Amino acid sequence: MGLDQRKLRVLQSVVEAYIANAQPVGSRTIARDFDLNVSPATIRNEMADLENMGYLEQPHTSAGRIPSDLGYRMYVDQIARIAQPSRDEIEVIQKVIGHRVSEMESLFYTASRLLSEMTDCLSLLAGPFTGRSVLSAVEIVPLRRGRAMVLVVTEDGFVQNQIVDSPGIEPEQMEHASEIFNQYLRGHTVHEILHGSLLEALRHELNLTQELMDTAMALLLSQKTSEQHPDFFLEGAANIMKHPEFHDIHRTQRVLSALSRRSVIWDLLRRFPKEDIFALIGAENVYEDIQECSVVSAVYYVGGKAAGRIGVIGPRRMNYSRIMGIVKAMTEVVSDSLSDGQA
Amino acid sequence: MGLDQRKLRVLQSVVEAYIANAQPVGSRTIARDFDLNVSPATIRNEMADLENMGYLEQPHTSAGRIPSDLGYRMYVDQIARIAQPSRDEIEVIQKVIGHRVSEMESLFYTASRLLSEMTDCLSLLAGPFTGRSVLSAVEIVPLRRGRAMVLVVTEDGFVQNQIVDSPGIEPEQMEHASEIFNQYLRGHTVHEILHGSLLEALRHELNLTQELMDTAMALLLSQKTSEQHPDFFLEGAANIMKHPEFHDIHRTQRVLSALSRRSVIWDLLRRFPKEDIFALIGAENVYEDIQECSVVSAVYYVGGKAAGRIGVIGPRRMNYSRIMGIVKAMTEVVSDSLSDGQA
DNA sequence: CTTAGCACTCTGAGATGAAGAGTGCTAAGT
DNA sequence: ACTTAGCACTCTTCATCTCAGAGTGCTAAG
Repeated sequence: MGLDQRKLRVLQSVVEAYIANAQPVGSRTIARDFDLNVSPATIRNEMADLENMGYLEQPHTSAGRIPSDLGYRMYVDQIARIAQPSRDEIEVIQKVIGHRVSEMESLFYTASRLLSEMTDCLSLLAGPFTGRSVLSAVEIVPLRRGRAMVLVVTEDGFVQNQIVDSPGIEPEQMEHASEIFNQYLRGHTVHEILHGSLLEALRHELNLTQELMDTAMALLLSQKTSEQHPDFFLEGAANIMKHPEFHDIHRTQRVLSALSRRSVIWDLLRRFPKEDIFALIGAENVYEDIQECSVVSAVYYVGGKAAGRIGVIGPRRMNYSRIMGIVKAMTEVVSDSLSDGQA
Repeated sequence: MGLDQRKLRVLQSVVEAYIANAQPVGSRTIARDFDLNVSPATIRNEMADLENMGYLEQPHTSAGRIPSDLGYRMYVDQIARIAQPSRDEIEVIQKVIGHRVSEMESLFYTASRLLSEMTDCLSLLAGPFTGRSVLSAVEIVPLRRGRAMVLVVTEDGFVQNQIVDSPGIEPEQMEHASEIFNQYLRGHTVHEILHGSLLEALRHELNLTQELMDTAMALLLSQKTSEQHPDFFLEGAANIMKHPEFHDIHRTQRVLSALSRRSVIWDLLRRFPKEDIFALIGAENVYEDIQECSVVSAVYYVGGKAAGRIGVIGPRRMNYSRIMGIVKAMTEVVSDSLSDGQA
């Protein structure tokens, strides 16, 4: 059985009142504040129905109703629209993010902090997957004590570095190796390099300077792991505490504790839906420790290709409409910043 | 007036009992649990004296005493010793940190997380000041759309990168510029480069390819700013909440909120004493929002030179003896890891 | 100088009770 | 057949009160 128009209106009212006030909402409130033009009694009946159908819940007998996960889901899917952020908000985002292309790290960090600040949620920004990026340069730089640093730069401007032990290799050999690496790999995507035959060809060539094989392997391994486990930024622990649902220190601790483990984040990212933007509500999320939270996340692009996700983690009772709008806007500005000269 | 032996013993008892139980400690407790061989009444007199002298405080009339900032200070300076961590703890640190030299970021992150985990405090790890590091390589790598990336690598294995706009400059010119940069700068410390005449000489040479001046400036600026504002890692928001003093969400929020601002951290780092290891207790710290906290921090070394600090931020009521020992051990292992091939 | 004894103070945990919010049900109205 | 007023009922929340317990400071005796 579907929901008729009025039930949808009632559900909407409950969700929005609850989002606004963080308190169970009763029939009187709805009759007063939302013009459904029916009496509290009628709304009570509707609410009883909605509860039976699983869209609402009652904390205890004599309290109002709060939305269930299903209720929020219905609200997000069928009722609310993604709100366009205000002019001011857009302007702030552009002002803060737009001028920062010079340092990647800094751009991501800033975006992450700003997003948290605007939404009062934790913000989670997954760094770019370098898999489909085109290699721009490979450098092997001699360091002290028989070590070398392997640097990989992609055309998008991302750098990976790794230190390797390379006892007994002369700087000249490294320079030579750098040339070979560049010759073979420049212009190809990381993905091609890892899964194509380039590796074989390179292996062949490098037999000339056998000792450098380790270095090559280290480089490739480095790329591989970073492809699977992107860097990320998680910001805003202080902001999330503004919400009453996080006034309980143990809950907050549980959530933050879970999210402080990299493996959890990676797993989370891996399980995310592939849509351009989505909201995961409460227990839809598989991770037990953060099932009191919702996650909103959208894709950002580098040079036209999907590169990573920007999102927030906050209370289930979040303003989905507004927050999805902000997250979307944020990905757009970041994408612009990373894809082309802005201003 | 100094403190006689017995007063010191009483103060020590109060501090240690309070550290252990997080509750104001009364005269009975001390008489029972610490063998001073005097009656509670005597201890009461001593405690009254200590309170008058400012070493103890009373939350309210009929509660026990808690140490004041001054009391902790006296305890740390005159009474407690820095405890050597247990074999197990040392082993854990070495196992977790020791094997990680291949990626700097990862090393620091891991050290920071481990430290927080072991101490149940926030851990603050300030990245290395590159000022006294010797430059190992400068690379200018062409990217897409008239941009280039300037990479600076130091002999210690630290990388700085910055993207610069460089419209109309050909890759060959960049390669040429790379050579010039390397020729002039390699082998010198960042400090020398910024404050010596190398810059002038370089400026001269670069007049040949005038357009690259911007790139040079961008590079130097980048170094300069990163010299003043090192990267840092702040981990363990969830861990700090284990302490009862952080069960008050608003206090916790205030602390985390202050520490989430980079400028605060930078200012904090700038104001730190220069000692090899120190404890800043409560209001000794100038930052109002974290005056309920203490900071313990020690220097780590890269290639024998002081490079940065590793420390923790936790409740004033922390086990200074143990935590200072752990922090010290951590800096030693990290220093080893960064200075030489370990194992 | 130390200590036993004692009156005093303050907190914290229950217990109690009244107010308020909200519901479900019934019966009457449209 | 749907809507609504009325009402009894439930449950939480808050303030008030009391009482036990912990700890102190003071006094006087050892």
